[in-house]
Amino acid sequence: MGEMMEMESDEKYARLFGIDDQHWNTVREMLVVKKIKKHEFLLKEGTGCNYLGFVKQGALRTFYVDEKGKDASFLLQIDNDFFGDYESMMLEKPSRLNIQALEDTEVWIWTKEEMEALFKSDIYWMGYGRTVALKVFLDAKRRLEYLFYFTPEQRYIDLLQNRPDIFQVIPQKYISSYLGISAQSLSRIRKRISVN
Amino acid sequence: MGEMMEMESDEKYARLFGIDDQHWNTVREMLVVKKIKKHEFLLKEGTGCNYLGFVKQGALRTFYVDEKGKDASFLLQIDNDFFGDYESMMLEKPSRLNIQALEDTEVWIWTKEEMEALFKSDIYWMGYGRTVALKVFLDAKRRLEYLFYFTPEQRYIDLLQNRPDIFQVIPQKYISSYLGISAQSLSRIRKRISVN
DNA sequence: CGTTTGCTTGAAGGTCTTCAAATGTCGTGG
DNA sequence: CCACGACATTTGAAGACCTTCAAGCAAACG
Repeated sequence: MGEMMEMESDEKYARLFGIDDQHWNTVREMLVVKKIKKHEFLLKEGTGCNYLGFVKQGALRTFYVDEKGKDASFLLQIDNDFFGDYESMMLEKPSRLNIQALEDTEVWIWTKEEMEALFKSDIYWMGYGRTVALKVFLDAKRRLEYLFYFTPEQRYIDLLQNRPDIFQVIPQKYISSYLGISAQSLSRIRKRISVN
Repeated sequence: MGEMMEMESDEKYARLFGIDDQHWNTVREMLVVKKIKKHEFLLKEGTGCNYLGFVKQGALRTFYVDEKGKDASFLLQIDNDFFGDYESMMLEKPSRLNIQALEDTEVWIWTKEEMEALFKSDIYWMGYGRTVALKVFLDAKRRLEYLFYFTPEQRYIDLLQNRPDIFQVIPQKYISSYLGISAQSLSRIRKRISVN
């Protein structure tokens, strides 16, 4: 029974990573488990991000800080979401992002070094390297269309429908920032909607 | 002299494509020149985009049309810009984008078929396949940050400074749409700024 | 030379912002 | 266990900027 569950679990993660079952173990063994406490940082701006991360269980916030010290949530990640700064990793340059735990969180870290070595090793992994790049692009494009076409209110409704789990875990002020509006505006949108 | 100019030209394009000089010719020979007249479409929504495009000379507009028939410019491309729908090409699914010429334009078309065959042929090209995916991602991320952090007015000023060439060629109503605002608002922003 | 197309401007209305204050919620030390 | 302080959310008020609809003007094109 325990083994059965473990199997299912592995299949689930293989699928999330976009890797077939035969190849999953190779990656699984490279992943380093890291447990971080609420408020701790996984990445601070100015440092390089030399890994791809995955949230096993918990909640993270990826944010920028502007000149005036105000921060804006760029992404919110909870269970089964990927995180990191792909640009920093690929171009080997310092990141402008900060990544912080919103609660005690367990993550998997896949270092660039191990990843790159693997991607050179054979044809399957070479193809997988492109798949990762494509996946990262598609995420960015989806977020882009989201900001370009939807009003803040539409974005809120959309998030509510597609990621209700986020509201269970992440404080409203970070969600407002993710939606691109002030905390007060989100409060008013909620009021507006609850009335109708 | 003519040969000299041709050489410089090739180096320029190799650099724009991110290909080294030895490998450039291979790609150059795959590129199909296509001349399209003002108002003609290079892509219509619902069809698949099975190529990566490059604007040799001219101006294009990449846009969505919403349910109400209103269109929003997603991207504007002039000389030396890439175009196409990378998502449609990679996932082999119909595009939701339209691409139209804003003036008589000459483009290079690199079909997916030839590209993929090349990317499988040897290790250099395999690596280049990832570079293309990375480049496409970085463009999307830049646009994303642009929309997320800047106000419409800041976006206008930024575009004015970084791509003044676009204003020479592309009508204001399309630029406003690219900035994510109405044509009237752009007109007012221009007025506001010219006063100060 | 008239018609279309693009740009500007006005008016009215909506949603956002910021600053400020009131209320709610949570965690910790007494 | 409660009270306090810290932090989060809500609400108010004023102002900025955006939107749409509409009208007027200018430039481009057949």
